Amino acid sequence: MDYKKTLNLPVTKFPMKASLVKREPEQLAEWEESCLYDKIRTESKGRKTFILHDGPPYANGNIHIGTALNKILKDIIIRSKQMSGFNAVYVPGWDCHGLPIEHNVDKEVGLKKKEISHGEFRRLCRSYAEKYIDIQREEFKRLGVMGEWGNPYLTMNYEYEAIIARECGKFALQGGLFRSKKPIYWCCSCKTALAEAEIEYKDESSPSIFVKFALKDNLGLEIPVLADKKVFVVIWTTTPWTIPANLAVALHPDFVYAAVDTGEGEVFILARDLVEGCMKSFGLSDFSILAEIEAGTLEGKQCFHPLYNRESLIVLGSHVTLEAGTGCVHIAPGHGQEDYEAGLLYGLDVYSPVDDRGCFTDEVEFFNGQFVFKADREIVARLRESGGLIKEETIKHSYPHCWRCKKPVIFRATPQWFIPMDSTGLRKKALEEIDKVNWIPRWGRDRIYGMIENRPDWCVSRQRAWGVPIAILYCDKCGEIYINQEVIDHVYALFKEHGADIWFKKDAKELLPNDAVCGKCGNDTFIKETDILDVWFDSGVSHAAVLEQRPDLKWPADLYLEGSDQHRGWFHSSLLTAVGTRGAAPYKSVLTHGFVVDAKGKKMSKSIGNVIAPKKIINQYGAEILRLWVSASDYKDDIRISDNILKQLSDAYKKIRNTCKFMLSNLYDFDPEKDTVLYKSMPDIDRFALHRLQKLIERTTKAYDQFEFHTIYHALYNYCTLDLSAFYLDILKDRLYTSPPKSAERRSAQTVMHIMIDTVSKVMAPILSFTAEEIWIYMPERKDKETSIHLTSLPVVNEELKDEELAKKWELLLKVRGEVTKALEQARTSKLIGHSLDALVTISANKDLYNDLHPYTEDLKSIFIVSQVSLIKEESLAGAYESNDIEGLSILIEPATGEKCERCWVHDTSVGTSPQHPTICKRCEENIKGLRY
RNA sequence: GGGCCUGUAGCUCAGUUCGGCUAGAGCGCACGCCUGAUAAGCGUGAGGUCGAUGGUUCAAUUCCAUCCAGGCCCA
Repeated sequence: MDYKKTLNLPVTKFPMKASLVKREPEQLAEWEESCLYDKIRTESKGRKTFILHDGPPYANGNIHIGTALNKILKDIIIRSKQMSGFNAVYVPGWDCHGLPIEHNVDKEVGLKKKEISHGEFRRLCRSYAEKYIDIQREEFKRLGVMGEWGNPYLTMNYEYEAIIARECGKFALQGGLFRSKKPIYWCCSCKTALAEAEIEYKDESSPSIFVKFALKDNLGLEIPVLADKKVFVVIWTTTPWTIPANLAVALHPDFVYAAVDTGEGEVFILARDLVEGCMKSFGLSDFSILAEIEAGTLEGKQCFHPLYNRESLIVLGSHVTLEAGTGCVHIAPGHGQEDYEAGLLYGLDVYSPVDDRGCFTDEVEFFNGQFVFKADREIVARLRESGGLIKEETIKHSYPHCWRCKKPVIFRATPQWFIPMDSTGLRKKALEEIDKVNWIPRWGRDRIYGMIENRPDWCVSRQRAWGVPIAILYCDKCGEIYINQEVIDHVYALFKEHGADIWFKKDAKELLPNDAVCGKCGNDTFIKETDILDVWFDSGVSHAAVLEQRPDLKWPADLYLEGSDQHRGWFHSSLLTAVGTRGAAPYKSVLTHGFVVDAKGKKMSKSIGNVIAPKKIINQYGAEILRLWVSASDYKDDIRISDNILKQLSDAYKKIRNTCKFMLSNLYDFDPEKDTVLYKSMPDIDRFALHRLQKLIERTTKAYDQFEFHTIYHALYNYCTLDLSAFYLDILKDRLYTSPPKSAERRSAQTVMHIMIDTVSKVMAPILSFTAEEIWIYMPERKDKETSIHLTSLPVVNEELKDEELAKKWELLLKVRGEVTKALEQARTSKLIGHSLDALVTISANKDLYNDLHPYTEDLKSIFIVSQVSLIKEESLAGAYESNDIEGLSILIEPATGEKCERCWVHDTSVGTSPQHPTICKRCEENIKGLRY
């Protein structure tokens, strides 16, 4: 007869093949249809909130792998907090203003730009942003990220724009906003400011001149040998036109300088290491070094300007190099970034006597009205005439050009708006706040602290079209800002109703109360600022525009989570705007992750061609594998991704899936409400399995708490492979298949598996959200089973299922089992056995070990999955395997006695003894009694 | 060039808090078993001078210095 029909073999429709690429979109549609997100919200009303505040991605282009990493990490956290008893509302956002969009719209519009109004251009930018928000929204949803996709926050929403203006107004109101000159890239042909991103570098021929600045101060006191000598500091520049704006000469604080007698009655000061080369190129061969001078000695000394009757100060600056020139750098604070910074340190004027066409203003003697590049030649001539020029040549070098008209650009100082770091105490307070925040990983604190500590005043103005205007009016006579609460409220109301566009449509008068009078000079006409705000200000006030505005959110947020570049970006601007207006950081914790790099640890870039798009992974493996990748990686460091890594994760996924499938397939006839077996009635191994499960819960609970997801991945995966697949479930097969279906021992195993699958699926739910749900659907029905796993809670440790003493015993058994498998493998290699059930195992143990094993004598064969085990005390066994790891243990493997039972495959001497069932063993004969077959 | 960070088997991660037994796990790989989880399951085995060099020490993967490689942010 066919005894196979008397077995309880696994049955399930849960597919082995995940078909994630096909199934995930279907699952998403089902969640959408059943309004799962709303259900979660409703069910968790009144719970304590956990708010992860989303850092808004830029609404341009498709998402890349780093964005996917970021959003999936957030989703894992949101889901795990939600399942830990919190109400974790997630409102995603987008950063909508800014140059890249403006730039792209510019390109799309092309030559028509001149025909388009400012308002129309802004409208195009808005719709461009909308388009990419829709694209990215779908991409994020496809990753399985759950949130308020129907109601995200956008920095271009009218209300958001109104709040940006209001927050900026708050800074102004408390004296935290001022206007000052700063050099920026300027195109003289387009008469416009340019951003770094709008600059193209091209080779250009420029004059290269060496100029000597006569020292005004006598160095004779410090360096006697120079007393009564004609001493000059020698500089080198490739922009002669900036000489009229020269205010200083910079030396490097760490360089040694030399005073060189030229042999022609003069002394030149230049960097010691460059003396040889320079003097040679000046054609001065008869020189001698008179003295070596520390840069510090010269700091603060005055020189004469080579053209005008004024001084030029010697300053120190670490931007000075020995790569070219003389080691002494000409400083024009109005015409260079580093010059500007050096100037700030020494309190120099940001002198920039050049108009918007690039022509010298009237205050520039000799060259007024001349276009700067054309003036180069005349300036050189003038220098030669005055004796300041040492040498002139022409060099080719890379020079910045305008992306639009391709002409060379200049650095030119224009009025900009700044948020001061020190005059209002912003820096000090921000530094204090940094130490109240929990930075994960810890070094994030040092990173942002250093940045805040050293940063200059925040320049918040941009001369662009697509953004929120600095909604400030200032006196057209004295420049004083006209600001009060009434103005702020008025602008806020206007923006909220019409968007920021209204600012450009109304003139200054309409934006102010009728009786507005300058508080400083009494004048009643005002200028409307049309510069827009730095977009970092936009996103930086999201705490005000989102956390404070939405009733289901809160201020401060529990967590901000972004890549480590955001210490300079969003964490930074959020901190400054919050501290500046509310006196506190807008976040309690800040978590940062690294960047996605390729298999070799190199960054991804289009030019190297090592970019992996999330879309490709989703279409090949499914979003679930991407989510597993995020969880498996230690995000604190850079995260590698490669086909090999994805393949490995895909294999791991299959293993987890199959393990769950196996448990489900053995629960087909299990009704948890009727068939559950009490813990105390369970066999030891079942109770040990439950103990191990509690350990898994302990570990994963702690890991979720500490955002250590890769620990969860490893714990879960190792649990599935080691605890379950290779141990418990493997041993369980015999019991599950051969025992009577309703027998206590089989029900006990099913009870355990039911708890296991329930636990494991919940533990994986925040990470493998699709698969956990799929498992949930296939789990046995019961009265209060939730409709979705995402409505349930993470498992908590049940202390009653823990038994350390029992565990200790079983850990020893496990160790012995490991030795037995080694012995079995040897026997297999020598063709003594094939399957382990072919074996009879004799265990010889020393006294202690024997006493430990003895209580389990009857269980050993099932634990080892062999047919027979005999346990003996301290006898030497000829040809036995001697354990290396366990003292006093030797194991002898022999072929099992008796025939192989056709039904349970165990070898037993009882096979053949029954007349009715001659091919099966006694145990099986008992087990099929009463069964219908 | 500066600030912050990383470098343990082919891969993903443990371990080193205050330095100390043959540095662990899983996967992958190789070989074998099974065919009642089957495009599955089980077992065994081989893989690492813990980025390199120097120093401190009785002893360093662990501490210090330098260097190399890589990342983020500045310049």
